[in-house]
Amino acid sequence: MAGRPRDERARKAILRRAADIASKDGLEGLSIGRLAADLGVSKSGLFGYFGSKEELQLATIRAATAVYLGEVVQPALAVPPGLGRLWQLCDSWLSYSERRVFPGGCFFFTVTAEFDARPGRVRDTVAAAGLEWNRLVASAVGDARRLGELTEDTEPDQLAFELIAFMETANAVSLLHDDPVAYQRARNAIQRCLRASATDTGSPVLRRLRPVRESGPRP
Amino acid sequence: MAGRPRDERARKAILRRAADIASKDGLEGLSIGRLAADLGVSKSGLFGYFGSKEELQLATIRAATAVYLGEVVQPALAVPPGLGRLWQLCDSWLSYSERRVFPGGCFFFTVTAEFDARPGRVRDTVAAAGLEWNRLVASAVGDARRLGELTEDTEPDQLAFELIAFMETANAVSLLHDDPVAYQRARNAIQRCLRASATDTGSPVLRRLRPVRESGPRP
DNA sequence: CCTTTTTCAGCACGAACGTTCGTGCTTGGA
DNA sequence: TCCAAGCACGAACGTTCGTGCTGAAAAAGG
Repeated sequence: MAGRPRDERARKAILRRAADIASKDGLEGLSIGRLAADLGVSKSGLFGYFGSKEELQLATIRAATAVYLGEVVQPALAVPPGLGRLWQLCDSWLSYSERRVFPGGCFFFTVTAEFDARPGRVRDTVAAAGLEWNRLVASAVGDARRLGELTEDTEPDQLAFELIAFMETANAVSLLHDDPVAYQRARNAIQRCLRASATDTGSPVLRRLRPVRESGPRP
Repeated sequence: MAGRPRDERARKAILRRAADIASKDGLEGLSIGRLAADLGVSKSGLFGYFGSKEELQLATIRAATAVYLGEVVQPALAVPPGLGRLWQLCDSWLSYSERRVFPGGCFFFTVTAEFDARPGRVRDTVAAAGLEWNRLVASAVGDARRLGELTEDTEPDQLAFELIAFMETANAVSLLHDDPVAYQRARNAIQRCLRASATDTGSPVLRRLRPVRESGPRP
């Protein structure tokens, strides 16, 4: 037997570009022809990597997940459990969105909104990823409570819901209105939210708050 | 001149159906051919109502705005200004999303996420609608503060950001996971948020809170 | 009644879509 | 050195997209 193995680096490059496009135009707006033209390869050649559009979409989600893990989750896991890690998780997420790691903002925000009412494997995959992210935040809350940094009556799922709400809305508002102030609003809200549940409001993590009083005009 | 004027009722029916479809599949997923087949009319006949796809999209946004005003804004304006109206605004929104007035959840959530990174008239229209909604919530906060029901240091734009974040995330989570508990989480969060800024925490509006302690399993 | 005006269905167009096919070219193993 | 496995390519498939054109039915004005 012989023949050359399919270039794994090219595949990664394709998927990275695919995730960039999908973060702006969605996974349906991502077309094989335009992606191929964008990368200077033939449509059928690119198609051969995946075998179907749905498989390309699923592979793109996996690639975006890897980026997400590196940009958001790893920096947080580098911090010891507790309020510090919880804050780092939120801050990494906001930074990941703000730095436009994907040009269309958070890849998963775009794709989730696109598929949340369309049954299929893509939706299932996106939903599973969202659930895992939710669990990660909730477990970070649970850790902080177990360590005595959050009050006993703090409900992890409820607090996770609220924190995630601030992050995703910052992403959405900043994209729609080109308004970077949205991220500061989210940081304010998160700090306030954590302080309200903290046992020690003088915790160093909760000191960085610098509430912005209508500093910037709308562009 | 003669001939019958273009049927305005038919036009409304077209746009109502268009908004339903767009709330699930987006304004790009809304195709003229499928919409026409769905309504039992010809593609070109339907096309004549609008003249271009972009015009259909814009008209659909206007039609959805009218629905939104009737379902969310009017019920709130029927309540006198203050904390009561502010709460009603949030509750009407959550009800509008929860009842699936549009089958894909909030029309504007879907369309905003779809177009927030695509320049054009559609994006501009959606952004303007979002800004107006934001202003409405912020001005309701401002009213409540002026009436002495919220503390002096309450920042309307900041509080509006947080309230909207809870609502939109409830919409997103409930759609993605078929999880009605998300709406209760949002109501909890909103109540807590308002109470934290209220001057009288015994206000009747803030009494309806029944925090749900992990009542329902994930479906 | 007839005429005028407008609506709407049918058809066709070019472009783009995802997908398939056949053909060289590259390459690893015999 | 030669073979054969298999990838990349261009071309074409059938379908659907948005958009024009045309002709017939229908309503309004005389």
